[in-house]
Amino acid sequence: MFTKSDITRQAIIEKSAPIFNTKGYSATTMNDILLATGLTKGGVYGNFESKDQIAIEAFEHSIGKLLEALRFKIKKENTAKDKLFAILSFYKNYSINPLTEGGCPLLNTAIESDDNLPFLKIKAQKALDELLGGLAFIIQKGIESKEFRADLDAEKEATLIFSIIQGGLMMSKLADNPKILNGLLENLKTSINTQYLV
Amino acid sequence: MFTKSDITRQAIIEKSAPIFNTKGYSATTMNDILLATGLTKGGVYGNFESKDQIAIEAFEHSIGKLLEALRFKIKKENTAKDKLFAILSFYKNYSINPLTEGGCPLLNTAIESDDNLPFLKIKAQKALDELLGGLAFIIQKGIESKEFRADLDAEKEATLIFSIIQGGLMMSKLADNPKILNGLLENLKTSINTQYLV
DNA sequence: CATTTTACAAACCGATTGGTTTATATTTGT
DNA sequence: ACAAATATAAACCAATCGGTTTGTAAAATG
Repeated sequence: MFTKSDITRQAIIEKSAPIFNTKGYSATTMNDILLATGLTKGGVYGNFESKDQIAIEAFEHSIGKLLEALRFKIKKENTAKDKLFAILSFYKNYSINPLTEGGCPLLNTAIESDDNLPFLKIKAQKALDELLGGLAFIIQKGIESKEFRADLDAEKEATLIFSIIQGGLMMSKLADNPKILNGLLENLKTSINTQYLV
Repeated sequence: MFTKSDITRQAIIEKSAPIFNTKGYSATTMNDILLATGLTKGGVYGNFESKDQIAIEAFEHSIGKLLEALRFKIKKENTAKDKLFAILSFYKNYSINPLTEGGCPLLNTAIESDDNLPFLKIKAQKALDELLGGLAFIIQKGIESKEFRADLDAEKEATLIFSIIQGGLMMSKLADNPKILNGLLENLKTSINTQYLV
């Protein structure tokens, strides 16, 4: 069963996650979280020891949602190519229609944490490892099943695909133009069709 | 001639630029700037009306340095291919050896400003336009001079190259591994050699 | 060399920061 | 239904936030 505190904790995480993802860690104040949850400080600090801890769990919540949604789409496909295409379609229009308000939590947290927030950086590092690893796994399986060319370097290709998605996301969001990212995703589809398939 | 205030202004910009680029706008406090410049509040607010204004000019300073360094490297080369290679070599090891402490000011500012800091976002948008435009210009010239294939889409290729660089930068910095970015830059060289040249 | 302008240090401001304490409800297990 | 444990509201805290004011020292100008 869920205790009352379990429910309150979860509500705090779910309400604060989009705030952290939109405003960033530094610009998000405890008052923002109080307003969003309708709680007072006692209610929040009774369930979390610090703002840092809320930020950590909010990030893990946002990344967890993203990974779950990706896995759901991937699982429905059977070929390596279709799985990759499912990932690309997941990111279509992501700059204007992200899973969590504020854009990609990995990108946002990576940039904000890399020099100053080690407790968040290690969480973002783990998320990057999982995403790149998952991508490389699909490509490797495609190679092993003879669907993809044998001379492909799965890890290199995973890194390339993900850099294009993340760089494209940044540019589309900055320029307020989803076509930048969408165009890159179309490029990637073409590349997979022409360079990955045997 | 430079008045004393010109010199003080410039010193404030140059000392605060790496702080903003490392900690971000929100996490950088006026006290950080006072410590870095050795001034007191009177000295800073006598030359700038607000923290926002310092942040704007610090960003423009960092981006200006980046654009100038890029143009210097590009100008020395004669062919479109060599100019592109010069850009790629500029970014080699950028994750551990950036021009301004804290990494790429465009990437950092884009991510922090896109949802909340419109006065910085418009500056970052302009910087992105200039960088993408410069890249597309080189490619277009390469097409017109018959150095590059006629069916290349200069703007699309510029977007692709820049997304890989920026996405790679984010990943290299996050993973504390310059090889991620450097490997992507090598990929790009190969792609240019095999797919751009006639 | 005197005067006007510029530059900056120091003290100060109200508001807000993340976090604590206390006291009272509300659940929970018996 | 009662006692123990849990949960949260409200008041409070020192420290820090960005920004202002005031007074004086240093430059620039005649």
